[in-house]
Amino acid sequence: MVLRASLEKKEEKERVRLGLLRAALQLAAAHGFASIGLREVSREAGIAPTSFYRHFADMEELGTALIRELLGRELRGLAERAGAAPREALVPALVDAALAALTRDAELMRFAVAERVGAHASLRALLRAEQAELARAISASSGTARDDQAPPPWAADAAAGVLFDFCGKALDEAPARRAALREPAIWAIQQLLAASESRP
Amino acid sequence: MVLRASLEKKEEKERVRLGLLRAALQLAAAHGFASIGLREVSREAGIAPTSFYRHFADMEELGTALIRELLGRELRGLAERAGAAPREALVPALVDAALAALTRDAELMRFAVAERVGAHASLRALLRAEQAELARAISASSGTARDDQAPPPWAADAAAGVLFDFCGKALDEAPARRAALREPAIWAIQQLLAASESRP
DNA sequence: TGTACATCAGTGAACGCGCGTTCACTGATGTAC
DNA sequence: TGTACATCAGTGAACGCGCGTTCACTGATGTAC
Repeated sequence: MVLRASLEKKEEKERVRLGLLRAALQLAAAHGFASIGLREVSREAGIAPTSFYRHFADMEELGTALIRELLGRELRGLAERAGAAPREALVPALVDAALAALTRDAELMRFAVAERVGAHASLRALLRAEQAELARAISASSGTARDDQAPPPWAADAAAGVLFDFCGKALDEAPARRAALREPAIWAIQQLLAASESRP
Repeated sequence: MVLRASLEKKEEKERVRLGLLRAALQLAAAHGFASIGLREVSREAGIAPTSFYRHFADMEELGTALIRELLGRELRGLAERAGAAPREALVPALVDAALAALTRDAELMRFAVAERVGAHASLRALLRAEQAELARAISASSGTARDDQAPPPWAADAAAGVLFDFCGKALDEAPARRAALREPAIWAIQQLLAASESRP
């Protein structure tokens, strides 16, 4: 009984905390993360501004939580779904997984794309690290048989950069028009991951 | 005499206007464009907050002026210097021109890189248009002899995206450490612009 | 089992501050006659 | 040439508002004995 109650209390706190994260994402999608404040976020989440401090010291700490918790999970899911595809369909699977993520959680993806080059240096660094991890996963799934044809180690990171760029563009198009961006993104990423036969 | 005086008056107004633009760039580099206000910019530029309205209706209008005037000139310069290089040295020339721009005017480049995916939809659209124009210039300078080997039309846009990505990363490195990013950027852009021999 | 104490998420009042915007004004410069 | 009027960049005072932060408090839950 004691344990049960303790769990419920922790769960309730977690619920409120998640509400703050989601409220921040929603507002950031509309006005940009740098311009929103803890009062605005607390209001949106339905708690008093002073309660914000029970969960985060400031907005920057909330931002790092967004990356480490919500976005990290999302990107790991991307890499997983792409890696599960047959090797020759890796890139289309990756791009389609990104498209699905854009549809499922546009606010989160907007945040990721924007803050990768946003105002807070600490968030930029964290997001670059997430990009590097995604690149590592792509690289591991796309190895070629012959080492002398393998692209250089930075190819996967460039490919991940193109993927983020694609997400940024797609977010500004109506869902129906995003299909037009799919083919160019697949082509560019494949071009970067392809064995470098043209440069012996 | 009359004409002379009139010119001086216009020049003085232009000088103050440019002061506002530079002040905004400086503050945006530090805290992000979305989070700075007209009072802050006016203070930095040395005028009363109310005088701001003599030049811009609001910060968004100032932002569009930054893109159309300062950034447009910078990107046209990039394309020009890259186009002046021998065709086989186009990409290194382009990347080196971007590196030079980062050094000469880091604040402007930071603004461009950030607002391409920033909070204001109107600024995003303008910057995408600038990117497209840069891509057009790159494409024109990198045409191949045989049409059947030419990369698809979107290749140059992907290349321009990689170039912006490179700028974003380089801005977070000390100038001495930027050289390490040069080679990967050149490789990736060349890979995208190369004739697609590997996919007949 | 009951009792006394500790923990801690959430609260409302209050603070000083910077914000965007308005207004009527100044004073230098340009224009008409 | 001088005179009367128009233009317009820059100004300081004032406004109402939302901000981040502090503080002492409440009340539910957990812990010790």
